[in-house]
Amino acid sequence: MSQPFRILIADDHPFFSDGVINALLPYKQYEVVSNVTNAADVISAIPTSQPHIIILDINMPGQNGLELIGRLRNMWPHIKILVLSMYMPSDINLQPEKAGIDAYVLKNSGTETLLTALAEICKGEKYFDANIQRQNHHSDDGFSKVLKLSSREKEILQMIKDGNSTNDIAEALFISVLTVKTHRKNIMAKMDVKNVAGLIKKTSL
Amino acid sequence: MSQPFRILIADDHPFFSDGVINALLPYKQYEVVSNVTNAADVISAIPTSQPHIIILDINMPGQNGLELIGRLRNMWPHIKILVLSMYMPSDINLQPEKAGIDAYVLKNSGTETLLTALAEICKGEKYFDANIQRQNHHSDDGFSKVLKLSSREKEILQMIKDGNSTNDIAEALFISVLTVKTHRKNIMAKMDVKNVAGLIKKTSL
DNA sequence: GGGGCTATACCACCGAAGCGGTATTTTTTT
DNA sequence: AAAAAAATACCGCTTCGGTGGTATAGCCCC
Repeated sequence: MSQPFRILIADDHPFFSDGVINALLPYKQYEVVSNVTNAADVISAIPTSQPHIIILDINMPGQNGLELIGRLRNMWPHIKILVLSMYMPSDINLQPEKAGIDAYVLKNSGTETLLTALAEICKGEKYFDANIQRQNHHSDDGFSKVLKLSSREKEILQMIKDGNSTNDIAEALFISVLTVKTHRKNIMAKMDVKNVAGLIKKTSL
Repeated sequence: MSQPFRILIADDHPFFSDGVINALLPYKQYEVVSNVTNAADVISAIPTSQPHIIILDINMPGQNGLELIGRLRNMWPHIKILVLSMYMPSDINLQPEKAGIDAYVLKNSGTETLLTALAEICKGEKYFDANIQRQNHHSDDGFSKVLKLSSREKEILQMIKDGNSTNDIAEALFISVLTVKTHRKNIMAKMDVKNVAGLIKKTSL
């Protein structure tokens, strides 16, 4: 290849992205062209840095990594997205096609895993962490499910996670308690959980 | 100083600890003597590596970083503990004396912060992230509070966080539902929260 | 051997959460 | 314009969660 692959790193932990940059340094086929620390900057950095690949920390502050992925997918469908995640909650599984990402690597993986993932997506393939695949059986999935929530539902989900009761939410949003209950019910159904704790577990990718 | 400070890094994210090691490399007064990836290894690595300072990721798998701190404090009270944490939940505050740690640095801080913290604790001082101090007013604290939970309570807390209902827990532990309710009540009281969501928020340091 | 802590168990009350429906209006997509 | 999706509202019912008590048996520590 003549041109190196341009990579944008989005992670709010300097030490972590430093580690990644360092790990990629010896590999001339990759060039880290940008290094941002929050979701908003990802969007604004793309036009100038023109990355081929985005290495995205899904657990960034302001946190809705899932929404960000959706937006990236809409605006720049050709850019490859490699998701880095801290967690592998036992009941979270990925349906890559639906999530619209090209690779998913756990943060506690090492350099080799990251390089393998990068190599795969550069070939146009996809790469998902072995730990995820191992659990991909019970066709259950928290990741793509969140994508299925309407924006109103996501809003309410966030408020639930913040510890607000149905009443609090109704008051804050100027809607009926009954409406909130309905949303709550629908969210639970879509996420396939039976209580708040499960909801938090499943949506804290 | 003639002898460098010996540092043990405990973090399950290779890229992260790589970043830290790299950041410390130019500073001859620090020597990273060990690099482990889980809580159990911390204990076993201490006798051989004889660290002066432990840089500890509080969010490690098997997760009870708080318990680990307690154990370290008991067994090696002279070793300095610098805690690295991913999160700064809005209602978490530290009472350093109670928690028994020497420094608390957020993972999204940079090299300078880490160096400052290290310098302080080498002088025998303590260092707590500015973001924490800013919130240290409303003398409220999730950190040291978890330390006050009995082991049974911690066990039940974990089950609650995992999405188990009071009934589930009672069945699993072969105790009365009423007992579980009591524990639940006591946990809520000790942690000073009013629902499961708050509990999770507060105990996910 | 007394004082404190923990785990256990029980009770009553109330409000919130969760389950299963129906239904209307608005918005978006086709 | 028709179809689909989302947001809104309502109902009844059951279970669970959260509050505020009491109490006892066992343990460890000074």
